[in-house]
Amino acid sequence: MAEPRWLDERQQRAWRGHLALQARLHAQLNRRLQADSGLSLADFDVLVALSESDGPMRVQELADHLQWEKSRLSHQLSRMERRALLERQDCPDDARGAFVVLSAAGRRAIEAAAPAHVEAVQSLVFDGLDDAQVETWAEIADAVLARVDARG
Amino acid sequence: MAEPRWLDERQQRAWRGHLALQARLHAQLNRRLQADSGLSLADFDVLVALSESDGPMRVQELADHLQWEKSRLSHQLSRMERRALLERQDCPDDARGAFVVLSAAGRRAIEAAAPAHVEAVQSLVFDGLDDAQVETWAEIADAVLARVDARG
DNA sequence: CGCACTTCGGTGACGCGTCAACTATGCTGG
DNA sequence: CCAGCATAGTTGACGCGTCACCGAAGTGCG
Repeated sequence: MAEPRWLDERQQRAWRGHLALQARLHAQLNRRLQADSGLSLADFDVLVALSESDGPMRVQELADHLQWEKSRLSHQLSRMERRALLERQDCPDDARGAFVVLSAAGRRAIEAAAPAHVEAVQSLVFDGLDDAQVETWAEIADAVLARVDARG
Repeated sequence: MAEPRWLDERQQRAWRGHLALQARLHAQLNRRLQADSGLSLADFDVLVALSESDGPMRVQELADHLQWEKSRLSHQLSRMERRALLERQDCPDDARGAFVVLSAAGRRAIEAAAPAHVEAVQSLVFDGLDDAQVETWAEIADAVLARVDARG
């Protein structure tokens, strides 16, 4: 490759915008969630997945659902177990495996946190966009994700 | 707030798409950049800012330009200084202050890394999008950023 | 001058995320 | 049976990012 394909002006606006959006929105939502309910966004994702499945989940199953690497999930589960948001249980069928279950505190935490978090997403993100933009945004995400996953 | 404003289906597609995109694209670009040139995306951002300014920059100036918190930047600079990508220098005018300068190795690193990184962004992101989508993406980012910054 | 206040930048602790390596268990073919 | 390999999950090290806090130096007002 002699000369790289530099980004044109429009692409730069989109790309820098995406980077800034990603960084600041994540930080802001995390800060709010933390302040409102003592949960991080990572905690939230795990708790949502567990509460949707209702009942014990295998670690691998959870990792597949969240599309997380297993070591990432393992670290996260350890931190959450330490705070009693969930429990790990032995798996009778496969002695290598482990089940993860929501604790009562974990269920309370996610139910308490969800409404304010959803409201934060609405007010920070969607209240500023019209339907067509939201639709296009979803298409953009699908298109880029297809390329990222194809070259993953 | 009695009943939270849950996300409708379109919003969920966009939001989950954004979250997935953000996570996987960041991971993938970081992995490639690391493999190709031994730099992280954070290193890259700092090096780009420094090489654009050409000449020493005050830490606060760099933080403002990158829109990073000063402690984040300070940690990053320490890691990069350890690897000799840059140097910190005393500031004669203000004894509290510090200048940051690119080292020769830092300049070589950014010049070597940039073409492949730009090509990765093009091929993973923009090759899958048409002009209208890119334009809308930039508008979305601006609109959401305005709200995030207003409530930051 | 002297005392409060701010600003500059750094530090330590801790959570998040990846990588490489490891343990323990299950599985499969000879 | 058992040797070899695959799978489930964990661990430790390290970089990234935030928070709370600190010390040093500038600033402004009595």
